[in-house]
Amino acid sequence: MNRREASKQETRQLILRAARRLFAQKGLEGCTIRDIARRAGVSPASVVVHFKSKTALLEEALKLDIDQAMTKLMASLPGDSTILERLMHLAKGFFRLYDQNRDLYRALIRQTIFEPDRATPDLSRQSEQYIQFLSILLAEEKVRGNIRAEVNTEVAAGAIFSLYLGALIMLFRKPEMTVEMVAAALAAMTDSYLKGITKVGRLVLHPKKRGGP
Amino acid sequence: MNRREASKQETRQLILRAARRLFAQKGLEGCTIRDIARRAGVSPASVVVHFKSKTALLEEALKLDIDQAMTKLMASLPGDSTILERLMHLAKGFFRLYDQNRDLYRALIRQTIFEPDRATPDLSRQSEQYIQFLSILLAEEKVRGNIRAEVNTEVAAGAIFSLYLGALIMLFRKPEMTVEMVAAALAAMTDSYLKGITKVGRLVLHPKKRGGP
DNA sequence: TGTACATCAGTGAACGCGCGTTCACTGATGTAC
DNA sequence: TGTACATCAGTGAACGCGCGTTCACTGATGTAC
Repeated sequence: MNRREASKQETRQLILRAARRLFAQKGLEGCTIRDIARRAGVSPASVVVHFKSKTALLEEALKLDIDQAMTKLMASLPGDSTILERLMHLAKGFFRLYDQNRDLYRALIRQTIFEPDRATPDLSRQSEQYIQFLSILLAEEKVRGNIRAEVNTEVAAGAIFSLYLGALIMLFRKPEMTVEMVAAALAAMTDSYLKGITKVGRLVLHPKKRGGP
Repeated sequence: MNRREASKQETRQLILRAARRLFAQKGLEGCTIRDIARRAGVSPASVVVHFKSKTALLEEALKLDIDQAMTKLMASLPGDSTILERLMHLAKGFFRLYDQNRDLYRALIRQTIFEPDRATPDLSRQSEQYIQFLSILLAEEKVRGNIRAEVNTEVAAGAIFSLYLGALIMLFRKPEMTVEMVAAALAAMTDSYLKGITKVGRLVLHPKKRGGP
């Protein structure tokens, strides 16, 4: 890396740090690009050069926290527990993260969730990564015999992620709801997903009293 | 209703009609409050008096279409079909509506979905109404014996609505996805929800060859 | 019924704000020779 | 190694835009008596 390139990155970091602090303190609407520039000690034009918009800056500023949280949650997944418990471990972790500053994360997700992938490559990547992780987790459970063989784990991962999104929307929509309440609602939905709700079209199991291998 | 009140409503309708036309033609970003006022033949200040913001105006303008679509879809629900088919009938109907002008409905939903209920009373009411309808539909299926007795139909309705939202986000996020493709993805998720994915914790059915009553 | 006053929908112009964009520029850094 | 030029990150000021808000006002409509 050049000296020129290095100082460019340094400026970028100055702006990012200022943005993280100001966003956290005053919220997205509460501070302007000019505020952030002043705090970072650079010119407003420079901020726009590094991050094409305020939204892009927000995305970049929060990306790190999300990545860290995801890594940590995946690593701390309880090994000896039910599928539901493991799914809730992940979901609750994210709820707690977002609960630290609901307004800020609400703004982030609102700005990005409906955009085409290319507009928000980082957030998209993170979602894809999470769904992919869910899919692998389900595939493992299938191997263990906890999930039926004919289940498409990618479809199931998408469904479970949708339920999570539904609960997340609830968290943002209803200020009076705590993380625990939303988690409980999600647990109920996820549990009913795992078990299914219909009577017909299911395998009938024949538990046999045989000695294990 | 007063003469004064009547003329007030008339002005309101003039603005609404102008807004519907301009929004449809040029999109949310493509026209300004001043454009709409000009088209309606009123002053810009008047628009703000009637609708507190551009977003509120958009919500009001699209509410009618959504209401009509919902009523129509509920009325045309196929009676002799599976749960999945009926759910897809509803979901597809909404997808088609939104597909008529994705940008506009994307803007609407983005602005409203994360807001507290009180900020978007109409959209909230419509969502609640839809979920309520799903819940009733499921309760009927339970009576018919297609859904297990211990299932909480409200939780299930919330879950099915979440799956629908997940598919809707897909529709808005990926411009290349057609209504049919999104519907297919949703059908796969909903089907797996109805059946469940795990092996354990399910009732074992004992079909008996007896004459019915 | 008529009169005098109050109410209030709507007007039109102006304001301040934050946004992204533009532009001529400075000066440090990189590079070709 | 040195020199001369090119590159480019960053500057600071200005611009145009749409937004919501404000304000003094007009004139039709409603109401108290």
